[in-house]
Amino acid sequence: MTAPAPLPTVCAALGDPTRWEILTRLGEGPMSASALAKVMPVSRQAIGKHLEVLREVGLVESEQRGREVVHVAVGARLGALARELDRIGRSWETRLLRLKELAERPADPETAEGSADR
Amino acid sequence: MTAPAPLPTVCAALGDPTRWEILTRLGEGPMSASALAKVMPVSRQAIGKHLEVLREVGLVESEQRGREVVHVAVGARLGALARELDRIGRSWETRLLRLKELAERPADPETAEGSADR
DNA sequence: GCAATGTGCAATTCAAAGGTTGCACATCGA
DNA sequence: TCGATGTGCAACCTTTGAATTGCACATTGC
Repeated sequence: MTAPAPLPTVCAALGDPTRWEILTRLGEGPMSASALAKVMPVSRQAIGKHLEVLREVGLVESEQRGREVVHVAVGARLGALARELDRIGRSWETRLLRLKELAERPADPETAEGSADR
Repeated sequence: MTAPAPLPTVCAALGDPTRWEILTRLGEGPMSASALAKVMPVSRQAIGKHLEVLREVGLVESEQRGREVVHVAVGARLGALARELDRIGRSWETRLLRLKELAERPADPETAEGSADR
């Protein structure tokens, strides 16, 4: 790993339908760029660029095998992303809940933030 | 919900840094587009467009409040996305593992792909 | 040795996305 | 009532990104 790859960047990598198709195929087993190009409606070069994007965010790992280079989808990377998103989502809900409680009992001084006058 | 909003689309919505900043702010509490524009380095109109994108994939919900419209980040939507990604990531790893096992014992006919007996 | 196959790199095309400005219109508040 | 504030819509500009074509170079296998 070179850099942790910021959240928006990883999501951007997952934001393209063609890349999802590539990932889906690689999820079933290792493949070369040429092999992917044969079963997909885009050129081998285009696929190569997508693979680079995916590799930069850690969603794909590549390995030279003789004449060709085989790529594979990294499930662990996707799992890590999922955990991050889940954590953030929970924090949003928690704060929202707190705000609602605050709004429903505006007359109770004990539940005020810091409970100090202000 | 109007449509389930396909995975790549939701990820694409999360693929922009500006939208992440919007989401982060909205995660702390409801805000109007104008309020967001005052604390961010982009115009109110630009923020409006981002909010529409986020609303279309269910990451933001909006509510008319008198003269203004307040928006809020939907944690549940992010959680749902996280679960989808996690499930997919696991399936990748599972298949990879199966392939590796297959590769490590190529001489055993009992574990061959077609072998039906458990 | 030589054709076939697999890659990498560069130049180019084209559409979409992010951002801005300008304007009209509704609403809140003093 | 009138000014300040908040929205929505539309036109426009600029950059980014997805995809293509073309070419040179390495490797495999007959």
